[in-house]
Amino acid sequence: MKSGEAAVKQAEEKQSAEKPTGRARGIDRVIALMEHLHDRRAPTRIADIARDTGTPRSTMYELVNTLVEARWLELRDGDGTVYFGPAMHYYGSDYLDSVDLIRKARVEVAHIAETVGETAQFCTLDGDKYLVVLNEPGRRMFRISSEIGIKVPIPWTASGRLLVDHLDAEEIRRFIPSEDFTLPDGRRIAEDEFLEDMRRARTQGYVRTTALVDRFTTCLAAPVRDPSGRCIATICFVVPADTTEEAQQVMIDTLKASAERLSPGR
Amino acid sequence: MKSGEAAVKQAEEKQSAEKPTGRARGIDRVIALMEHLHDRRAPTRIADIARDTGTPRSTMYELVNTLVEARWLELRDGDGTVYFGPAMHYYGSDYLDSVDLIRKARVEVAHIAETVGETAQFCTLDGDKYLVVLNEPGRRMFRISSEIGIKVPIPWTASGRLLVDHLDAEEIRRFIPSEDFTLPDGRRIAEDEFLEDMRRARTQGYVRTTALVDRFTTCLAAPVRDPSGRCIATICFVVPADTTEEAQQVMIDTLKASAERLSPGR
DNA sequence: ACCGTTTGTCCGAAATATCGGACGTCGGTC
DNA sequence: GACCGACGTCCGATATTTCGGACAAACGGT
Repeated sequence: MKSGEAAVKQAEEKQSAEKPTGRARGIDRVIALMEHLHDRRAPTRIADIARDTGTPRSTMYELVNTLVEARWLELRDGDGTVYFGPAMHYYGSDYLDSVDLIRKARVEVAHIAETVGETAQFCTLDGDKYLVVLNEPGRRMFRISSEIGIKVPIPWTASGRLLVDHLDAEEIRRFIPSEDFTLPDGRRIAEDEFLEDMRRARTQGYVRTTALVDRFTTCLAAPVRDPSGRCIATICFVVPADTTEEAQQVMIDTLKASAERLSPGR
Repeated sequence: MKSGEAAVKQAEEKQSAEKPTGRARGIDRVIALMEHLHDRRAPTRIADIARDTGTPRSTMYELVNTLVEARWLELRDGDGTVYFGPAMHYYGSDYLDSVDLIRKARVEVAHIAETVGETAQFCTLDGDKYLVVLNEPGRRMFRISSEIGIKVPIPWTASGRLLVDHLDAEEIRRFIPSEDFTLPDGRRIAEDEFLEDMRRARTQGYVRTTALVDRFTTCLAAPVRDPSGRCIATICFVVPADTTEEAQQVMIDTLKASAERLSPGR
């Protein structure tokens, strides 16, 4: 019951929506299993995975055994929990190396995180959500948890203001779900305020947001644009809100230079 | 027919060894598919994957569609090739973050690659093979191809001489397959030469090899040891063989310091 | 224009993988 | 020491997924 309620409901919805019958293919069970682990972001007991994904216990044990053998999963700790295994890392690395822009972004992100010493990220859109693709922690050792692969509402982020800047007011309204303008603490971002942020960002060539999802954090982001000028990704810093203005200006210049280098055909 | 011969044979062996019957579970087909993509390290046409893994064409199409939908795979280019998709990266990142030593090693490898400007790696054993876990390309832009997740015979590497240094001569002979002492160019490494390398490495606290698998490359490696003194991983540089001795000494000191920081309980 | 090859989809049959439930163990609690 | 819940394994039945082959479309070389 520790993380149950919502997940169970979700699983049941999934089951009724996608599977009128109780029986499913192993591969679909495995996909649900991996997605569940990614959402939980923690080693999880097999029985819990089975319950939360709506998979029969005996089936889940069978599948987990197969996946552990393939190194897709690993048994952890000795208590009966499982989590992702090394094979996922290998396949993920292959993916990163196979995408030209990401491969270049890795170099930039690593470089600016090291030289500036702050957490740097490379972000894109995934559907109507914002997504961190690369994250390099910087020298500060706090906030270890990577948000890689976690989808976030566009208005919650600095980068989001750049990633949709090819849309007009009406398109924005249709593209971004209305509820995404509500921050985790319940505050709501006014749409015209968001549009104004976008306008300023376009002229300035960067975005700064402070205390948006987190009261003590400032985000600085610069756009990576394709030859047509459309923002296809962003590169950004995540820094404490009390960072001096001079330091932030240096970071902004750094970001702009990196973003320019990453923009294809320029 | 372009990459067929050996792969077909391999697939048939696999089929006869693991599957007396023609029919297999979807999940096993998927595992074979992913392994095949990892071995090829390139976007591959569906029909080729089917042939080389011994999977019926219709089955492979069905599975690929499912996996593309889950973002495990991606259709590439517009020609009918597929390769790993973003989900693999997310799951791989979760794995890296979940393993304490690897998470720390990422910081070290990124740091020394950036400051020294040469390719740095973090390596371990996987069974009786050597394995690159982390690879940070350094400033030189040559040799982009990452070897992450590729298994290599232990004697071909500098790190290998550290990773087995808890074994005596007899144990080495039993642990490392005899054919692994033959280099890719056909030369053979004498066993006592290998043992002498190990001995020297243990006293010096690092290994240097030159022109081992590649005539123009030098590898420098330092051991990460557990509290009992056993080498559980290595951190290393891959540099041009004509790098000056002074520069190499700096790198060796850098590696030793990093390896020390990574060694648990010290 | 012709023909051989490759691609992707569709279908029915049957081999079998999934499922539910039972069973033995283990550890903690009262 | 008896009870309870969770863990992991095993087994037989059947609903279903895999498989082979057929087919149309696209391609490309001659």
